[in-house]
Amino acid sequence: MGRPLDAAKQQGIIDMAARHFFEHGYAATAIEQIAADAGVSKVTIYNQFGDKRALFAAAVACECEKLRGHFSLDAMPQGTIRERLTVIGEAIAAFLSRPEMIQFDRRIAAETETEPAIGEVFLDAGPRRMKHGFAAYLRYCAETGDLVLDDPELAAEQFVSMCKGMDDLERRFGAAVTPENFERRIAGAVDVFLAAYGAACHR
Amino acid sequence: MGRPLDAAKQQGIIDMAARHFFEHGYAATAIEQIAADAGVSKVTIYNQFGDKRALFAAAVACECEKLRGHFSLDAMPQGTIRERLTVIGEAIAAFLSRPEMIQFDRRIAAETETEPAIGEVFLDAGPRRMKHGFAAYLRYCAETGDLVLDDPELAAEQFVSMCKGMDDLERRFGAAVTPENFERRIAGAVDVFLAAYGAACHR
DNA sequence: GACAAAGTGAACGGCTCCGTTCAATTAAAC
DNA sequence: GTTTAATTGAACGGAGCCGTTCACTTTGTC
Repeated sequence: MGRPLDAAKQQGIIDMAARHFFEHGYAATAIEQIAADAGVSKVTIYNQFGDKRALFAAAVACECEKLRGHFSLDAMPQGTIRERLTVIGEAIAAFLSRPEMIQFDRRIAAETETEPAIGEVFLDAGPRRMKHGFAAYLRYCAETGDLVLDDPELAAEQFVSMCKGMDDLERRFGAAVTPENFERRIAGAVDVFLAAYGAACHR
Repeated sequence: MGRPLDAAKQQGIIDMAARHFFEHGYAATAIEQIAADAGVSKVTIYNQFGDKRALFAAAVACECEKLRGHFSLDAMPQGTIRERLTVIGEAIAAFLSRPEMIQFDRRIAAETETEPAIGEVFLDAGPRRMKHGFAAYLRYCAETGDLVLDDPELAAEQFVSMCKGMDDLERRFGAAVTPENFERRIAGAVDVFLAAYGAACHR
């Protein structure tokens, strides 16, 4: 009985919290500001979440949940193994180098120090999940004879790492994006990967 | 004339500042605490650096200067190309996964957002420098006939990226170190790299 | 319509910290 | 020994923000 919690309001708070936290950092974010931008009283936030850290944790958890949706390898690209790897590599690199992702990455990393559980949640929702999914695909490619490899997890890491390259780093440290290197990097990663694991090289 | 600045004191302040900033983060570090731990008055710090941000910048610059010392490829390892790459790969991976390096990385990344110049300074002192140095070595290996490659910079990125793998990520997000995977990852990186660029594969 | 719980606005205590001021002290240069 | 400048300790103003309290209003259930 009584008045029920407003779920939409709750989600609005979390969204706005995520926005502020990931844009300005944990310490630099004032709860009053979140409240104002979410069109909500500060007291409501404290009633629902109790704590600044708890609100942050909720924002992280929510964002990680969104992450889970991405990178389902359901709709697999068609074509030669080279074409397929190229498409996948491009998708991965593009996904990881989105500005929001870079920012999210920075925040989580910084806050992991004081709250290790946060880093763990992110690892499971993001990188590990992606790695296992891609490794499974590589295993499938090995079964169909397109690839020859005995450690799909390792191979997955290698491919993803090469696709990221150092552009990843550059962006995390504020360097401007360099789209001209993008295709070259992916093509290079596919070349090297196929030289090592391509069925043609093992005939 | 008059009393000169105490250089030793100045360095002590910077060292202590670096320690605090990189351990607890910029916002969570109080200048008074730095002053106390450096055995110095807070006023002295303000006289010498003027500002909290300036002190942080000085600490970053100093740390980057230290970074410059590392990774001179003067004392090159001997042996087959496979052996040499293995040694280099291990050194790079070990260097990058030191806890201090991880922390430093996190801080710089987080602070780059509000001060892009800081990220730039780090990129030049660290990653780019290392990449160019290693690329030069790869070019040399190509000249001696140990490798066959036409883009040493790209190859350097690929090799380093594979050596880092995702352990890099894991550590940034607080996961425990996994030394058992270390050698496997390096060996895998060398295998793939040589499959693509080794002279033996291009005969 | 009565009730119960959620939401609001304003104000407050407390805390931390930045950056400044000032008078007093120290230490090097001349 | 005098001068010049760095250094110090203490204290202060001011700001920002967390988390709480309280009286009041809204909004839903019974």
